[in-house]
Amino acid sequence: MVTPKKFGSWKPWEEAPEFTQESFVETINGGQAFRWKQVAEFYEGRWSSNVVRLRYNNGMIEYSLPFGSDQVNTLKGLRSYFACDTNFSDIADSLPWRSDPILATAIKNFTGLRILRQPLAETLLCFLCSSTKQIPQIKAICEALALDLGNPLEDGSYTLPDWGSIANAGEQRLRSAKLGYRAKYIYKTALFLAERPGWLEGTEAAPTQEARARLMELPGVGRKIADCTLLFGAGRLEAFPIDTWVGKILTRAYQLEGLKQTQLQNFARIHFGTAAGYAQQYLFAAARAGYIPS
DNA sequence: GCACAGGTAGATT
DNA sequence: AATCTACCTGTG
Repeated sequence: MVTPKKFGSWKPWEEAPEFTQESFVETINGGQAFRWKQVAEFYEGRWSSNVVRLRYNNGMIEYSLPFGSDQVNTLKGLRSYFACDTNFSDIADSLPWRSDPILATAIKNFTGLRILRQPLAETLLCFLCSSTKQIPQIKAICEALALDLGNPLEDGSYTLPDWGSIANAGEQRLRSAKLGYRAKYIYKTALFLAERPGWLEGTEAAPTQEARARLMELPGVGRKIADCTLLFGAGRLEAFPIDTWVGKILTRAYQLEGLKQTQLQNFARIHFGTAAGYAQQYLFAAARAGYIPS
């Protein structure tokens, strides 16, 4: 029995942003998104109703789509997902790397790193799954949610569930997806959203501070998850999530021992500026790879 | 067996 | 207002 071939031939993604091998892998597989998996030499990813295989080949990105998918629409989705209308090279140059050797090291090692522009509703769901979990576990939870409650895709895999499906499923059903205590937060958030049609869309359209305050009304969403949702799911590059990694980088590498979360937030805003969240992603990547101390 | 992990909310100083 | 602690579960 041979597995049926479900994906078409590889084609160059002509409009792809410039990546290095490292920045390409880090962008899709470095903790911004949780639905990419490496298969042989390529990466297979899902968002909304898109399924895409991407591979890095001598400075070019090539793609392969499942049979039956709409190529024009998927390419449009890729442009949005990778925020191709944003010039990250210019933004990186605007960061204070000239006076900040730690940031300079991080940028140098991940040149071309991008902040993804994922669907807000999915980003919120994934980061509600993320608390005190490592990236492989978060991926496993998201996959379990998709298998149990998502909708089928062209290749036989599944989308993440929408919030309505989660509200209908109930908390116990979520618990079976290895969610643990996060199940209650996710279920209560689903109920909150079910009672408020358009609430997420309104949040996405609001100025960042207001959007953050609204997200933090949701059960289980504190400052960190709100900022991840804004940064990776709404293109708000000023959002600066402080997780355990970034907290350690700031306190140790930047010698800010003793500062509270809000003080670290102020430091980040003042030192890194309007694209602080982009700086955060460079620091996060470089710390995990061991290029800078944490 | 036990500490620890991309946090948050509620209780207790 | 600052500092514990419980909350689930997989991994080392």
